[in-house]
Amino acid sequence: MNYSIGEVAKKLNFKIHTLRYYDREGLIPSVERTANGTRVFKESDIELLKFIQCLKNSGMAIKDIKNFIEWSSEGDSTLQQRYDLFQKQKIAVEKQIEELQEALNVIEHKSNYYKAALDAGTEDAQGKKKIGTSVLD
Amino acid sequence: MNYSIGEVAKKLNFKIHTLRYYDREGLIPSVERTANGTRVFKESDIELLKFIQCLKNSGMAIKDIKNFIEWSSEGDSTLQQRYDLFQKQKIAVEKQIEELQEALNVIEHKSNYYKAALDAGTEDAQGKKKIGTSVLD
DNA sequence: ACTTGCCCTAAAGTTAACTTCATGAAGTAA
DNA sequence: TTACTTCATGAAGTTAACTTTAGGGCAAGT
Repeated sequence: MNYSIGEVAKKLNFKIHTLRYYDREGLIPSVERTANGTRVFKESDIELLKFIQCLKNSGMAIKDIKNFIEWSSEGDSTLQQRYDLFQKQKIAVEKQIEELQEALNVIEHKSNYYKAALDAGTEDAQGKKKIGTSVLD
Repeated sequence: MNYSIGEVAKKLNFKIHTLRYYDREGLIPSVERTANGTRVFKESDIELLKFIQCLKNSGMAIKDIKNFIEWSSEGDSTLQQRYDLFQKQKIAVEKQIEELQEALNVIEHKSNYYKAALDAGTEDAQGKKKIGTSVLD
């Protein structure tokens, strides 16, 4: 089954512009063209785009994704690079998750604090000791 | 205890420029100045900066942090805004963590795949069915 | 006096990842 | 045929969050 750029955009919730941008940047070299230049996306291109979406969610930069795509087309000689890339990204993501967990604790605390303040009608009931320190309670 | 901008930068691992930028953007209005304009950071400013660092880690935008700081100085009339901000951020962070977890699974799979390929000396031993599909294995 | 090392500002520059703009061609529906 | 939709390109514009540049002040050490 083949798809037009518009169909892919709708299906994967990308903007058409973004898909063309990714194409320009070399992220989807497998996408083919009709005689008059219209892009034709195959099922495997959809899968690739889902994977790209996942890597983007992990915070991987476009240029790293591009490198990976290039390495993939170069065969076994780039296995080490590809391994290193994903090892590095794995560690980066683990660190990110840790930081987000910490931040989440603080944010939940603040959220609860303001919920209680709202119920009380004022912040002054929340164990606030001095005027002007509320930012950090 | 008071600190100069350089001391704060070293202590919290910010660049001096970034601290001045945050000041310009209204994130640390409580920082005072000496007669000739040099910034003087108090202990409470350090704590505020740590909190800002945490919010930044959570992906909160500078302008949202600035809003929060402003609201904090306006008293009980902005309790709802502050509550909404942290509720919204809480949900955003939870979503981020979820996406990162998903991405982490995929990335770990890739990392293991390439580890095995490296050990085998070639990608072709990894159950790869057809040439050219390696990107998605 | 002079050099070093801290501090200051305003403004311009950078980077990533889009996004918009100006323009035009091909295909379809009435 | 005219109108509409979808496709295309290259190039310029946008946004956030810094970062760098260019200028200069003050205080301590030699």
